Amino acid sequence: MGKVVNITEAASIGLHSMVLITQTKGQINVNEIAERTTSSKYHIAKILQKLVRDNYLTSQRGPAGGFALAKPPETISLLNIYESIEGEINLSECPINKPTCPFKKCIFGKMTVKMTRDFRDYLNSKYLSDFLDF
Amino acid sequence: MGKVVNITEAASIGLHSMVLITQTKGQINVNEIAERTTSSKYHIAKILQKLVRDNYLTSQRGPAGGFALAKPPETISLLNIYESIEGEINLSECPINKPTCPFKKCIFGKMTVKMTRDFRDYLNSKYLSDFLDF
DNA sequence: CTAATTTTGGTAATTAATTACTTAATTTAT
DNA sequence: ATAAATTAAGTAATTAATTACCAAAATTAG
Repeated sequence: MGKVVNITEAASIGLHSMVLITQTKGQINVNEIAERTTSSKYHIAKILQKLVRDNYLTSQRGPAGGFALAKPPETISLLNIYESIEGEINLSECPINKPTCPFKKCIFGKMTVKMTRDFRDYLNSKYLSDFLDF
Repeated sequence: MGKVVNITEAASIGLHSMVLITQTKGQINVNEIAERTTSSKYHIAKILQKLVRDNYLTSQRGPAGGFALAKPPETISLLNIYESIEGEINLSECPINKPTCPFKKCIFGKMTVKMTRDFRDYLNSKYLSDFLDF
């Protein structure tokens, strides 16, 4: 089945987990996130580590430990989360990036650039505070 | 680097090769396509086989053999080519497709569906005849 | 008819993403 | 203090996509 929009499992886990954490009073741990998102707890743990390093999350070990937002949900955009996991979204022209292209113009016209910009704009317009009751 | 729009190497090879074939008088072979697109000739051969099976290309073996369009370029859309390689583009809601989602609504709103539809519409609006001089 | 060229189709190797496992470090509760 | 729960970090296993290779079939040219 042709799948055009590529949101990796990693990015999906990051975004969904962050919304769950936002909605949770106190700490929530990897096992509960894994259960609620039907994802690998190992993978979740790896990704949340990144978000901790980038200071979007705090983590606490030990019983009743887990993760919580490191700052107010009004200050963390979906784009912050996405780019923390995937790196900066590339808004450049070519969706393929070969050393050479046989054509003068891109066969995709401006479409792929537009799609990427639309996606980036959407992520940039949404903050975790928009998902408090969701 | 965050890459949102996922055009596989296979789809890219199919589309670029078909445009090259369109611009070529007579037959063009895998080696020349490989050279001009800087792609693996093995991969190209595999993908063109599919397009032959789906009747968008004719192939001829032997010296001076190669590939040519099986029908007029006005009758083959980029969408035809794309879907021949990747399967039908899925316009359904969820970009992730997990057995369950913890949320009532999609955190991506309508954005991923819109992007997919935009892409599909673009491919559907372009025919190989639009790329005769390109 | 023979040699060279080219696609076909099957299979193997490589690479990147995901998932799994294991040990260590930290924290809490008893 | 000790045991239990939990994250951290490193590494291994699995899977899917891509790339590579090879033998067979077909075609052309001489």
